Amino acid sequence: MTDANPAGAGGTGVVDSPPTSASRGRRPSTTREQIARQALDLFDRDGFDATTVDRIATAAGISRRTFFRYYNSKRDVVWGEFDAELVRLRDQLVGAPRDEPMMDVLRRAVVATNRFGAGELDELRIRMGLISTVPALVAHSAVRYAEWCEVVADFVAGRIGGPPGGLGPQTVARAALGTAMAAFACWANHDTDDLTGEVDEAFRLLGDGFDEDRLRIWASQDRSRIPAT
Amino acid sequence: MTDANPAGAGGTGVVDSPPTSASRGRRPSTTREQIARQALDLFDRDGFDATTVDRIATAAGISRRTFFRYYNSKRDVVWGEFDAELVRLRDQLVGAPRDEPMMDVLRRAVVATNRFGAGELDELRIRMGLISTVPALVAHSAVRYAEWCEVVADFVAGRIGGPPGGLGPQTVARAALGTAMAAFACWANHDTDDLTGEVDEAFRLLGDGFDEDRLRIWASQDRSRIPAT
DNA sequence: TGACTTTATAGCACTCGATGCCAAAATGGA
DNA sequence: TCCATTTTGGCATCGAGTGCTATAAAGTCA
Repeated sequence: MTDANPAGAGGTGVVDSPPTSASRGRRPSTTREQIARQALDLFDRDGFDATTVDRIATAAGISRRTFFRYYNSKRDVVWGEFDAELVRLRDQLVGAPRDEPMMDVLRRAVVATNRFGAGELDELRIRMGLISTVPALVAHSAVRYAEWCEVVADFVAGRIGGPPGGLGPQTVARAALGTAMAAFACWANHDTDDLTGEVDEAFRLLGDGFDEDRLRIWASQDRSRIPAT
Repeated sequence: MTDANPAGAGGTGVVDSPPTSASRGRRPSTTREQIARQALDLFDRDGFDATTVDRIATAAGISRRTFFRYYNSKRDVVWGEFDAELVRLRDQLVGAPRDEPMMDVLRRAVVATNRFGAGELDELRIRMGLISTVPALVAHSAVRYAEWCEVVADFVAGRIGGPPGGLGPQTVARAALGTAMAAFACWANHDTDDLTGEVDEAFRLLGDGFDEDRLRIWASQDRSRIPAT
């Protein structure tokens, strides 16, 4: 086996930490948010692959090299502040009452960490749309979501015993991830306008072991399309 | 949105079809299998990232350019003849009796498509180990497995009605994928030696909606480690 | 045997993402 | 003003991947 994260093509792994004006030296000339805005605009207009890092940097008024100090890769731009969401998920899971059924806790936690204000939804839809359709981003999502899985696996292991790497925790975690991804993808691609409801129902289906009757009922309710604004 | 697969950096999408001596012109100087053998050897020895395509090509006695006629990317080498397995999965699903419960069909189909001979297991373990640990391959797996998901979603849609892109089919498909991946990863990383059993149990857990008691029982049976040969 | 067709190959140039290295710019403090 | 600190930009370099083209090897047909 080996590998798993070698120096590879010369990488040290630890890159310069993203600029965060410590009121001492030169002040950062921009922010992650500003770069992301420009980048998402270009992605939305020209497509992810057709947008080069050079173009993003130019649009953001920085150099190509500086771009890579704010984001480790072009793909990371689309993910925004995903890491913060992980912390919230973990908090939700560890804060749940011990006597609440495991899958209920999981469902509530995922739903809770995915409540967004009306103002954020448009941008989120662009992000999730990209993540679930552009091959390069679909690929990268597996890496980003790995941490999400770890959080869930830790929680499950805490409930049922045994190591987080065991079959039980891993299966629950990855199946839960798939469930969440499905809900997001369906929402982003306009199956419905209710993200929270979509996630909630998806997890209820999962918790029921994908009961065929329940699935049939849900499928027959053709509530697709976004209500006309 | 846009994009989803533009010409991108000049790509036409359809590349030269991999050489398949049609008893007419010059004969291919090697085979996919030969290249894969060399490559997996190097991956196993030096790590995936540290192994350049140049090195693989040299080891296989071909040019760098020729390598890319046999495999579309360095990552694809690890996946071998995965496409063929998709066909088998689809066959298993469509061939199942209509009155057999959906999740049972799914479980049996996945188990059936993942029976391997003793001779194949060692190489498979290397492949799956790489796929589930090397970041670049973890990433790529999401793309390769997307087709797997489609097959399952089609099957589910056929059972419960509605479009394959709906929440129901998508959720089942992605959760099933996560389940299968968990079983494979656990097996590849030596939790057990019984791949079939691992997959079977993972899908039973899924079909039960991850019943907590059942999970606990499974977790408490510490049958890990490969029995001494 | 010699054209002709077909198929596979090697080599080159090029794009793009990503990283290391270093000098220059900007800012606050002594 | 000099210095430490931090950000920035430019340059070089690597590696994956692709288009293009000339060439090599094989079969076919006259």
